[in-house]
This record gives sequence, structure tokens and C-alpha cells, in this order.
Amino acid sequence: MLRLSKLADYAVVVLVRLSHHGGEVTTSPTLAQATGVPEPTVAKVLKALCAAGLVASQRGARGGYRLARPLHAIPVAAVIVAIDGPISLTACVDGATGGCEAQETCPVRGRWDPVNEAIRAALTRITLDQMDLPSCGGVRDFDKADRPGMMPGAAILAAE
Amino acid sequence: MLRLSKLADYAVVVLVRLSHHGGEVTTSPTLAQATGVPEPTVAKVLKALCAAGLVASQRGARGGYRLARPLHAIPVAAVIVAIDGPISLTACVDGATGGCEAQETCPVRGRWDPVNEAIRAALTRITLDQMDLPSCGGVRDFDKADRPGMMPGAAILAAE
DNA sequence: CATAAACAGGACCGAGTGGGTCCTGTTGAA
DNA sequence: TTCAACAGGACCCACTCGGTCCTGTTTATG
Repeated sequence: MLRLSKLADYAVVVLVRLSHHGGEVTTSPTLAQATGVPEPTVAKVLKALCAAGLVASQRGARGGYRLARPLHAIPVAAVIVAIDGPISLTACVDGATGGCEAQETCPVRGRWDPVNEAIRAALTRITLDQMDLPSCGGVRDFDKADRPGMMPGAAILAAE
Repeated sequence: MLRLSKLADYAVVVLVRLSHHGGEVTTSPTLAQATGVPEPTVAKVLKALCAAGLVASQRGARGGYRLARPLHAIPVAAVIVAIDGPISLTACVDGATGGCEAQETCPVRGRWDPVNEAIRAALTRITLDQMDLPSCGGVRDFDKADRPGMMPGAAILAAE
């Protein structure tokens, strides 16, 4: 399984989209329309990204958001961390207060660490500019955009 | 977030435990007791692992399970795939029938692929023997084993 | 041959959590 | 002064995963 949260997926979509607007401040309604993601959700994502310092916000009328750094300076890991928190496979690893019931029996205690590290490294290595489709450079607007279906990324790290 | 299913975690625990019994067939109740994981759950996990060919089963009285291959020949990825299915971050990637509502607008369509590949590679590189604690070679029995808390691996790829 | 132990493979139910919406401030340009 | 837009909560519904159980089928053992 190993699923990625939808929100994180949306975040990537929004960020990439935002990059298409150059350094211009863009409102969340605008981004919502452009991406097809419901506006309240876009707003939620942007707030989290803003808190994480990935985007900068301009309040008040004529406000909006813009990228705080270029796409190539934003690793996927940063986005995921901003939306979903620290990247690790098991709760055992980080904090893990409350301890483990099978703390004594568990044969792999703390052994997910290398796995976590590997994934973390992989996600840090890939930046957002690598996720922007070169084939559809800039803004891409198809004939129409209102067919039923699913959202942007679906976000299931495993399908099954 | 990026959480790993608990079942997959249990699977690793069970497999590592199974390796401590050499080539001997071991019953699921025995493994359940040894790992602290509830028996029905252990059975469920073992069935999946058996179907995936990671363990071999011996039916009938005096039956049980044993490893089909040594630990170092079992990558973590194989365990996860056996329990949770194909490893990928978004549903967009594999199949993804039903299409994407924002298929047309989505700026990152199909672009999770490199991320998925990276993770897949990382999980394939690590084998189960690397998750067995060398410090507690073989069977490890602490003084006591009944403190309240959580299960073996908890299994949350992100905590948050 | 009868019995029981153990796997096979489903169906099933409840809890936890994430997705999505909404509401009330606060900021700042026009 | 007004209104557009962000800030930052609270809140609810739906989905999925974890865990249990039940009914076969297989096969040592007495």
C-alpha cells in the first residue's frame, strides 16, 4: 500500500501550477479553478505550504500566494513534510511515546530506520521541477475540463 | 504521512521470527505467542505471505510454516507487495481506470513515476536480514514482556 | 479407520483517520 | 470606509484498514 495523502498530491499540483504564474501573486480561487481542486481544499493546502515557508502570502485585497523559491529548489520531501509531517514508515521510529507493547518481543525494533532513511533520501533527491511535464510547458488548457472522475493524483501509494 | 500498513509491519516481524526457527515448520499460534501479535492476524499475514511464495506451508496435523528463502533473499519490497499490493504513491500511475477528473488540467499527471521508482528501488535494496537486530542475535527474551503500549511496528509512515 | 490439529480462504464488523466544508477573525488595497 | 483575500480554527462524513470469526480441506497419529 504505502499511500501518499491526497493533500500532499494536491500540494504538488498547486505548487507546479503556481510556478506557471511566474512571480505573480495568485489567489487560491484562481488556482482552484486552474487545477480542478475544490477551492476550500486548495486554501487549506496553501495555508500549510505557507506555514512551511514553501510559498509566500500577500494578505488583504489583491492578495494571494507566490512561490517562495523556484521549483528546482523544492524537493518532494519538503512538500510531504509540510502537509503530512515527518516522513517515516513506522511510529516506532520517531518519538513513539507510549512505547511499544511488544517492545521486548518485537524483533525489528528500530530497524525500519534504514528503510525510512532510504525513502527520505529518495524523496529529497527529487525536486518539483522534475514533476512538471516538459511536454505541456506553461499553461495547458484542453478543450473542456468537466468530465466526472477522480481528482488530480488520487494518492494511493499502493493501489492494491 | 506516507504510512505503511500495520499488516506489512507484522509480516516483517513474523518473517524475522520465523527465521529464528531455522528450517523447522512453525505453527501460527507459536509465532503469535512469540511476537505478541494476535493469532488470527498472524494467520492472515502468513496466508498472504504464503500466496506470495515468501513462506512455504505444511498442511495437516504437525503442519505449519517455514521460510521459502533465507532472510537475505527477501527484500522489504517483496513483503510490502505481498501484503499491500504494488508499491506506488498515487493511483494515477498504475491502471488508474476511471480516469482522472483533472486529467486535462492536472500538471503532474504521471509525474509521480520517478518518485515511485525511487521508493521502489530503495525498498528493494534493503533485505530482511538487515532488519534483524544483530545485537539480539537469535531469540531475545527480556526480563518481562507485559507493559501496556502499542504493537510491534505501529506502522505510520509519517506520524505527524 | 477415526480423530484432531493445522492451514485455506472467505465474509464481516467496528474504529480510526483523513478529506472536505464552513465559519469567524484579520489584513490591507482601492 | 469597504471589500477582497488570507488565517486558522472547528466540524462532519465517508472510506479504509485492522482484527475476528466461520466453514472447509488436508494429513499426521492412535
